[in-house]
This record gives sequence, structure tokens and C-alpha cells, in this order.
Amino acid sequence: MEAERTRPRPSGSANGTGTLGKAIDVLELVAETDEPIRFTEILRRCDQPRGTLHRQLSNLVEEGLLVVNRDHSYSLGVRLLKFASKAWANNEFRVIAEPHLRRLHELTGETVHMGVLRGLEVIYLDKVESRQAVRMYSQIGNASPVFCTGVGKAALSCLSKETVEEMLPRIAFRRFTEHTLVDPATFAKAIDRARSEGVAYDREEHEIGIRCVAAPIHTADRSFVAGISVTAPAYRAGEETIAGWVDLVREAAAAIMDDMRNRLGPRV
Amino acid sequence: MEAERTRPRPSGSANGTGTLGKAIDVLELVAETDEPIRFTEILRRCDQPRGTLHRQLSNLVEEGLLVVNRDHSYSLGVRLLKFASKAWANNEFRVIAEPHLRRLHELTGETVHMGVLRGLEVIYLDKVESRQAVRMYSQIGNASPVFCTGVGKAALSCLSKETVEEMLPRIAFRRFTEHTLVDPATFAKAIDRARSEGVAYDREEHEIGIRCVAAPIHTADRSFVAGISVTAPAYRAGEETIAGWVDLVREAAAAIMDDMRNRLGPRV
DNA sequence: AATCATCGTTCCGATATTTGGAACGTTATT
DNA sequence: AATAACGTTCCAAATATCGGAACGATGATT
Repeated sequence: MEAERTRPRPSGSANGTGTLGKAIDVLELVAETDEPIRFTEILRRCDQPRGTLHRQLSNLVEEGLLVVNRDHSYSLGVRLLKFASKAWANNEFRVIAEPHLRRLHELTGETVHMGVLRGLEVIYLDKVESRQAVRMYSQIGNASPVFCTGVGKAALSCLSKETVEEMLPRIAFRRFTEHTLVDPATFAKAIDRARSEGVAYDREEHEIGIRCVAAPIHTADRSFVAGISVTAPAYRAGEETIAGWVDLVREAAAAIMDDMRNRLGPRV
Repeated sequence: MEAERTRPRPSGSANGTGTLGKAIDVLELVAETDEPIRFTEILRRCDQPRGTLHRQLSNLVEEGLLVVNRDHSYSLGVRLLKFASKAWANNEFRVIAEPHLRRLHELTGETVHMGVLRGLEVIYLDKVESRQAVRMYSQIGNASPVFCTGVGKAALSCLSKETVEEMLPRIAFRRFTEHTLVDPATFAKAIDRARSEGVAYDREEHEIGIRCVAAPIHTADRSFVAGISVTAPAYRAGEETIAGWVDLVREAAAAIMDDMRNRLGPRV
């Protein structure tokens, strides 16, 4: 069970340990709130002494990770953008996958995503779409639940039945649409099926009118577990259409994993 | 000089204070290296004891800000993307400026940027362009020098002559092209001119073949200092063309500052 | 305009974490 | 196989954090 040791803790809040961990927990708390948040409000949500919280916030501001607004509310600092820009540009998996994502987009004409598993969330690493109707950055970096996204289910299908079983009770199955799978057992069955078929689906489970097909990608040692998907509005993605994408997505995933083995060396 | 107190320290490396500051310095060091970097290499660059560095790295990995690769090299973690995604989406100034940037793009047909001053750097907050030839994320979050970018010079023109004077010795004037201003005195004159004219230029100072016109935007208290710009390849941006953009950029900047006053309230 | 309540900041002894040198395994190289 | 370089662990000493309480600022209410 060595691999478990450094696994990121569940995406739930406030279990950071050490000085850094506590500070990042505060940062996360500000991030989760999608608008400027004031001192007292933060104080209420993280149970810490006033003095302590005040110093932590000051340190975060000093580092440029937070900014204080005129009304003493806190927002995320632009320095985070700089870090992320580097994290994105230098991510080896993303660089390797990129041409394959582009090809998949050309073959299907639809939006293609790549998302990596982190704890109980999927974080989108890349996106290829034709029309720039939706804003850039609209998806990259976004964190979505594993249980109602194609990429999330595909990623989980990389893990063993037992590992998934252990995750289930920590997942907060929340109903997003009438099609969302909210029963852990049903969900587990869907993962089993994805594992044997090599593809996972999202039929309007996260958002009404949006469907997708996804396939898993991972390193041999499962230290990197992710998924790629083709997403389209439901009216363009009937069952027959979706079925036609399955092989394309699977092949793209296989090609990416091939490249990963060749360029990064086989892992364990 | 109260305003100086919490100003982000110069973008140079390794002057973080406190436990958090030191950890973020290490993170920055990894970020600056554009490829995976190994323990010993980090050790050489930050003069810290082995044991200390080892623990700091472990903590950063534990928090998901770094990842360790199979060969013990370190890369930035995807958790940074999640933070940045929120920082971008929720940035009030960006949200306010966005429609104006779009309009400016429509009026000129060229790429429009918005960048904010942070220490001695400009960090790009937004970008609007028609063709998606260049990858998304290609610019956002990017940190560029103040002294050879239109946005950087525009931003500096918001500051007093004295403040700029104090910054000069800390700026590492590096020659990017034959047109780069590498003499502090000449550069200071350019800023003075930008201050009186309300626009700054970049005539292939950062990159051969790229020119731009930029205008400053800022809050009354200068806690937010930024610039917007229209950028184009030199063959499409002759002197007459650029001159035609000046008023458009200035007007867009004025409109953004109007909106800022209305929506955020006048600051100081 | 004055009062009161809420909010944010500062202070300092107690506490827990970090620090840093050295010794110990582990992996690559000759 | 021997050697060197690298990464990890350990623990007493140093130091930053912790956290309660007092203080000052802000702004809402009468």
C-alpha cells in the first residue's frame, strides 16, 4: 500500500496538516467561495482563532496568493495565474496528449476534453474546440465531480474494483439532473461496465442537453489517471452518433498511452 | 508610504519570509525551470539544508502544488490549475473589462490583451483574438517584463515619476531585440511620454515582428494597476495604422475605468 | 450626532513546528 | 564489485506559529 501514502487527500475541505497545509486550506476556502469573502466569514467557516487566521491571511497576501479588497474582503491573487500557466504549459501528459486531442476533434467536429483525477474530483487539463464561443479558460482548471462526468467515470475505470469501492462512501452523490446516478451501487456498476468496455458515457447526468463519450488513460503504476472525451449537445449526439465516436475515442486514448510509454518510459 | 507596506516584493527569487514564504519560493523555483527539476538541482539553487528542503518539497507534494515524477524530479501540480481557474473567473477587474476588450477586438480586428502589474512583471489576465491559431492559455497567466511590453509601459505610466524612479534599478534591462530599450534613462523618458499621452507603444521591443499600442487602467488608489493593448504583426501595424488605434485603445481604457468606478465604487 | 455593536488588528507567553547537521539507505556509475 | 552521487530519515536546538485577550476602527441604529 505504498502508493496510498502520498495520494492527495479527498477534495473535502480543511484537512491540511502543518503550517503550509493550513495556509492552503484557507486559500482553498477563499477559492471555493466564488466572490470576495470577508474576514469574519472565513473565520466562521474554518474554526481557528482570530489571531491565527489573521496572520495566515496576511502571509497569503504577502505571497501574492490572495489580495485584500478595499472592504477587507479577500480574493485570489494573480500570482496563481502565473503558477498555473507554467503548470499547464509544462505538463508532460498534456503535451503528449495534445496532438491526439486535436485529431480527435477533427474527426468528430466536436469539443474534446482531457481531465485528470485528483482525489474525488476531475480537473480539466485541456480542451479543443472549434468555435471560441465559450471563453477560453472556461473549462481548463475546472474541477468537476467524478460521478457525473464521462471523464470522471473513465478515470475511475482505471482503478481496481476495491479502490473504487473505498472511494464510494466519500463521494457526495448530488443530483445535478434527472439522469444523474445518485445511487452508489448503480454507479459502481457503471464503472465496472466502463472498465470492461474501455469507454464511459455521460448522458445528460451533469448538465441537461450535454452528452459525452470518454476513454481512460493512465500510467502503468496509476500515479497518473485521467480521461479524454468527446462532448456534444444532445441534439447532435444521438445514440447512433455516440456509438460512432466510441472507437475514435478509444483509439485516441490508446495512441496517447502509446506515446506516454515511448516518451516517458514504461512505468513500473 | 503606507501603500508600500504590502506591495508584492520584486519578482526576483527567494526573498520569502516565514514558513509559507519559503515554501512558495521553492514552488517558484520549480515554476521558473520549464522542465522537471531534481532534488539536488533545487538544493543547489536555493541555499537551504538538505533536510529542510526535503521536508518543504514533501509538504508541497502533500498539498498537490507539486508532483514527484518517477525519477524523483518535481513538476507543478494540477491543483494550481484549479486555483487559477477560480482566480481568473472571479477576478472583478477582468469581468468588468471583458466586454470592452471584445469591442476593442471587433473595432481593430487584432488581438487584444489585458495585463496587470505585479512587482516588476506584467501578468496577462485576459486575451481576445479571432483565430484560435495560438493555443488558449498561451498568454493568460504569462509573466512578461515591464520594460519591453506595451502593457508594462502603460501600467508604469500610472505610477508617479518618483515611484518609477525607485523601480528602475531593480529592473533587469535585458536586450530581447535590436529595438529593446536597455537604457534606464531612455526608458524613463518613454514612461514620461506615456504618462502625458495616455498611451504606450511597443515597436518590436520584445519580439521582432510584433507591435502594439497600450493604454493604462487603474483604480484611484493605484492598488490595481494594469494595461490593455492591441497587438499585431508589424506588416499589418504600420505607423498610420497604429496611430488609428490610439484613440480606440484610450477610449476602451476610459470606458473600463468608468465601469470600475461605477461597479466597485470610487476608491480613495 | 452620539451610542452601540460588529469587525478587524495587535500583542505576547506557551506551544508546536521548523530547522539543520549528520548519519543512513538507495540508486546509478565506473 | 567498488565507488560515488543521490535521496531519506533522525533529533536536539532554534524559531515561527498559536491562541486568548485587549485594543482600535468601522459602520449601523436610535
